[in-house]
Order: sequence, then structure tokens, then C-alpha cells
Amino acid sequence: MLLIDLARTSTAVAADSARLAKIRHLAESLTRVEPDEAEIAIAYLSGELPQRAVGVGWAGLRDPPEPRLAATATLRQVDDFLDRIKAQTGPGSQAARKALLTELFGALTRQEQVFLSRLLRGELRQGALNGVMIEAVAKAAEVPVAEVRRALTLRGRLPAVGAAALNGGVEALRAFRLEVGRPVSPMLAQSAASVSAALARIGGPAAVEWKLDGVRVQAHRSGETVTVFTRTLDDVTAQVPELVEAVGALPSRDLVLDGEVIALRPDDRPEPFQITSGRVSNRTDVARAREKTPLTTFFFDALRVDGDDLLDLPGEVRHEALAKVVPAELVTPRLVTGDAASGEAFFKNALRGGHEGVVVKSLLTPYTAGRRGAGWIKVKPRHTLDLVVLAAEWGHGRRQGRLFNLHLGARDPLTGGFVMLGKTFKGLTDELLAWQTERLLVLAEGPVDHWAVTVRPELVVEVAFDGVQRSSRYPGGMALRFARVLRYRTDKDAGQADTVDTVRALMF
DNA sequence: TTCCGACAGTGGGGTCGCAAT
DNA sequence: ATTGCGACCCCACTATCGGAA
Repeated sequence: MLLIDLARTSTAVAADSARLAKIRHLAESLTRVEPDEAEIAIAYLSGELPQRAVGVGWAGLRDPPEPRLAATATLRQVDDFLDRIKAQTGPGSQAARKALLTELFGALTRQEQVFLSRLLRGELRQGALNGVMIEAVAKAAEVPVAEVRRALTLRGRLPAVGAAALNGGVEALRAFRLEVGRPVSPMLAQSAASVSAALARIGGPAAVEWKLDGVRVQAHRSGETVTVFTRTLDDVTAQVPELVEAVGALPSRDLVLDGEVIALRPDDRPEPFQITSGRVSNRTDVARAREKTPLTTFFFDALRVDGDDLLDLPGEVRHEALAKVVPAELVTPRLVTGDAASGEAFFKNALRGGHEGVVVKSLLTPYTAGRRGAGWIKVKPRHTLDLVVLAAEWGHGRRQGRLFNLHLGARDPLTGGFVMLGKTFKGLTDELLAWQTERLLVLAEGPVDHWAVTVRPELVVEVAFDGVQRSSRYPGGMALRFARVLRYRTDKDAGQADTVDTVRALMF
């Protein structure tokens, strides 16, 4: 199949807003693809690369060569090129990568260049990614969607699962099993404002568990071999020796466990997320990193124990299996209750320990990987501040022509000025977007360029956020985590905004 | 030789609008 | 009315390369 074929499909998918129409376009394309190119086609049309990442980003794609007029590149040829680009490492690799990229793009038409460039930047913007592709694969392969989902849960990668469906049908999909050593898509959680709300949504007794602000891990053990994967299914075994040792010491030799690693201080309070994250990412001197920042593991689920696959069993049954093979100190603290007051008390207790919040888990639901099912609901406290808009950036895509991303500042009583604490674009409705664009242009100070607009610091917004973290980016040395707009405070002027001192007090 | 800027990639994430159910 | 999905981006960190000091 030619790349232009996929580029055209992508354009058609983007042009139709109806999801079913997108699915039709994608499925039609998949029915025509050669068996040995199916994996590539599925990956490209769902915004992924078979190589995952090839070391090319925004900067490398800045000035492409003149396009060709005739489209001749096949999927296989493009894929081979990307393999070669990815393989470039060591001295001179940046130039070599750039040269290969130029050669590749020089062989493409304009439409192919645009498609591949978006794909490489991870900005396909056709309104169809994995979720829609699952349906398209099912349609093209004439198999039930549930079969595709089930296989995807167990295999984690849609291109591989989709190719199996197209080439081997239901039978090939049923051949996917939970395999020790091969990561499963992790189960994700919805969120709720309070434990009572979460319990109400679950509608019965539930497990309330500490939510630790660490890194999600999936540990596999087969015999003496332990492998550890992250949420995105990357292998981090070498980076977390503590976890490998802990799992290696368990009595069971056949395990798949779900949990979290976190750096704790000597008093058992958690380090800031930055510390845990940095430790897990460190690959150059793990031994020294471990000495300085040891990791602690907490498991909260078991997907397989001693030959039994537990994915389809109720949460509480899986937890019982977990508790049987994992000592209590390695199990995430939890409370099973149907009582809102006890649940809230447990939540407060987790916060007192310095933790992020809790996850409320149904006792009944199976391990529904990859989708934010209603089986798990996270609850975190919410802080709010009234901050001043210092500038705004223009939006993209559907937000084109609207001032979208706000620069937020707190009042500095010492200087009478404002200290920037971060940005946010979250929580803004279309209506609010239109209003703020108009309002901010009136307040514009200095040039209105294509990137951002600096404004007189007069507009006050109420912002919610999860916490304050240390920052080397911002002059105040702190940044808001997960900031989102709640509403404009038109009743307040900038002089009534919260101060940097208030923010600083929240940092510890 | 060492330092540092630029870039890519990955960790953590929330909220909106739309289509479909 | 509810749910699922994609789009829209945030900040922090590490690793790497390659040019400057």
C-alpha cells in the first residue's frame, strides 16, 4: 500500500465529524492493506509509530525539502526509513538523522509530507486514535469489538492486535492470553470530588486505598525472572532493583502484580513526585541513585498468581489472592467500607501522611484495562487561588483564533508586581474562550504577535490545582501542578488577588 | 576537557465538546 | 442523561548530542 493512500484516508477521517463515518473510512482502508503492512497501517492511522519513537520531533521537521509531484512511497519503505533513523546513535547521529529525514521527505508529495510530519510529532488531529481504531479494526476484520478489546487488554499494542484480527480473525484474537513477561494495559481510574461521591457512584461497600504520588508499575515474575513495566508498558526493570528484589523474595514464582513505587523519607512521608520520578528515570548510575533515594513498593492488585489468571474475577477476589502472596507491608493501605464517614476519615488520614488522596475501588468489577471504567475512582483534595492573568497564548486546531493558554501570576506585596506561577488552558468553555479573547485583546500591552499576547495585569481568575511544586522555570521558584480555571472573578481586581506568600505556604 | 543549551521522550495529569448510546 | 473519546495543553525530569568555553 502507498503512503498517499493513508494520507488520503486521514484527510477524509478528519473531514467527517461523525465517529461512525470516521470508522467507515478507516475500515475501508484496512480492508485493502496487504497482510504484511497491516501493522504499519493500523499504527499510522491511529497516530502511532511501530517504532514508538524515532528521535525526530518538532525541530527536526521545521524545514522539509521540496515535495515530489508523484506519490510512490510504500508503507514498507517509509517504515524501513524510520527504522534506519531510529538506529542512528552516537557522534554524528543528529546530522545523520537529519540527512535521512531529508531524503525521506524529499521522496514524498506535499500531502504525504504533512501526514508524516503530523504523525511524527504526535499531532495527527484527525479525531481518531486508538479508541476509534478499535472499532475500525473490528469492522474491517468482521469480528466483535469485544474480542478486539479483550485481546488489546492482554497485548497492550493495537497494531499487533489489529493485524492479528485482519489476518487471522476471531481465532487469532482468542490466541492472545495473559503472558507472564508481557505487559497488560493498566486499569485506570475516574475521579470524584469526595469519598462520599465516589462511594455513591459505586453504590455499595468499596475498598478505599491510599493514592500514592509515585510511578505506576506492573511486576511480572516467572521463575527467577522478574520484569517491571510502566503505565505505558516500557520496561524499567533495570531502574528499580528494590522492586525486583522484593518480588524475587515472594513465595510465589508465577506472578503479575499491579502497584506503585515511591520514594519515602526516613519518617515514611513521601518525597515530592519530582524525586520519585527522577529516581525511576535514572539509568546511568542506579546503584548510587538507589543509595540516595531508595524506592518503596506498594502493590494493590494481582492479575495472575500461580497459574491462575485473575483479570476477569471481582476486585475483592483479586485482592484476596494478592494478600495471600504479598506481605502486608508491601500492600497499599486500604479500608473496606460502605460508610461515607469512615471513608472520609480514611481519606483525611492518607492526607495527614502526606499522600495524594485515595482511590475508591469496587469490590466487584473485573480488571478492565485501558479504559477509565467506573470500577476505580480517585479522590484528591483541591486547592484554589485567585490569580491574575499576565498573558495568553493563541490556541490551535479548534481553538484557533482564540486566546487560550493563560499565564497566571500571584501578587507580590513587596514589589507591587506579579510573579508567574504557571499556565493553564483547562476548564475554559467555548463561551468563556470567546469572552476572554475579546477582553484580553482590550488589555493587550505591547505587540500582539502570532504566539502570545501580554496584557495589563487586571483580570482575576479563580484557579484550582493539586499542589505547588518546586520550579526552576519560574522566577518565584514554584509552579502549580495541574492548574485549571474555575471561573473569572470579575468582582475582584488585581489588588485583591492571592499573594506569593500564600502560595509559598502551600508548598510544604 | 568540561560545561551547557537544545531537543526528544517519558513520568504525572484535567476539562471540554461532540457523537453515540 | 450518560459515556467514551479525542483534543487541547501543563510542569518536571533524564538522556543525548554537539558546540562553546
